[in-house]
Amino acid sequence: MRDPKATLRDHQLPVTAQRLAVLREVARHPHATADEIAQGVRDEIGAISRQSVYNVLGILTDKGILRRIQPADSPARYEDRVGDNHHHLVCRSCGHTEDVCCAKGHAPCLQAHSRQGFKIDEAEVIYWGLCPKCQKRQK
Amino acid sequence: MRDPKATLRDHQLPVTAQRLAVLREVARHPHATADEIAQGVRDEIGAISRQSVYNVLGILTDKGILRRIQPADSPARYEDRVGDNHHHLVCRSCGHTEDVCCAKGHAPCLQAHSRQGFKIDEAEVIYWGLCPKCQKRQK
DNA sequence: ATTTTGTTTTGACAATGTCAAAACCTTTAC
DNA sequence: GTAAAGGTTTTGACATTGTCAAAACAAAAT
Repeated sequence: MRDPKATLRDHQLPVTAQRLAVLREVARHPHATADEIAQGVRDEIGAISRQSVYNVLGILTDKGILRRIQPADSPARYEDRVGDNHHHLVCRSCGHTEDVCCAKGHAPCLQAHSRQGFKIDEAEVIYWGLCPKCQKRQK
Repeated sequence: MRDPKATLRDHQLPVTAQRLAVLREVARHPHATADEIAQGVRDEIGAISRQSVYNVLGILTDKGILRRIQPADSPARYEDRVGDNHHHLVCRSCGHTEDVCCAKGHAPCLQAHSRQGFKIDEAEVIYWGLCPKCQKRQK
């Protein structure tokens, strides 16, 4: 990710220690949850309120600086890889999440721009399975 | 859906008024939430506890009699169309949910049976957009 | 420096779901 | 049919994730 300070200024957002720390934390740990981000930020700058984490993540998501993903049975997760439409691979056992590119470069799932009268703006794909670690642990 | 009583017996589940009513309610209202199902069941048989609705939906989902879907920003929804791997179309504004068949009969998104070391068992696809009603209301 | 505006914090609250124990109902075996 | 055994339902407390509103505070603009 670019310089966090510049990113905020580009979007007319006042620069605060909390926002910078959240941005850095998400860059360091893509797919982290709000709670994990809060912990990381506290390790870095000492303290942040729970509400501020939600405030910051909310506004950054609204501005398109972050992307929020909400897999089933998991709190929301955040990443700073925005703009492309990559998808996700989620471990059913531990929740570990990885990015996956749309197969073949173009998204076959996105072909449906309009169906059943809906005006579709996004095709969200989540691949569910077991991550390598959890496969080993199960044996 | 088949005869609910037979469905339960087939799965070695004791037949109770609550289970029958929940099954009928899900059949009548696919994609209903636990709360909506509770309301429907109460209209039908008078009363059911919140916990029982969760119990019944949980066990029926475990047995594969129902399928649970959990779109972002929505409580879990349930449907009795199981076994095929159809996907869903969800309205961002009102949450209205419809089934969509995998385009072209075969699921292009499902090709990834293994990626990045994950053992994948499901590709979940949600198309996000605006339903016809909400499109009209926005104009 | 001061004002204005927007941010952060605090504490209460809402929604969805889970846990555990007691009461109850189905099923099974006589 | 009846009774024992086992599973189900209910009740009430609780956990998690997230939101709301107001007061305290900090960043930006003048």
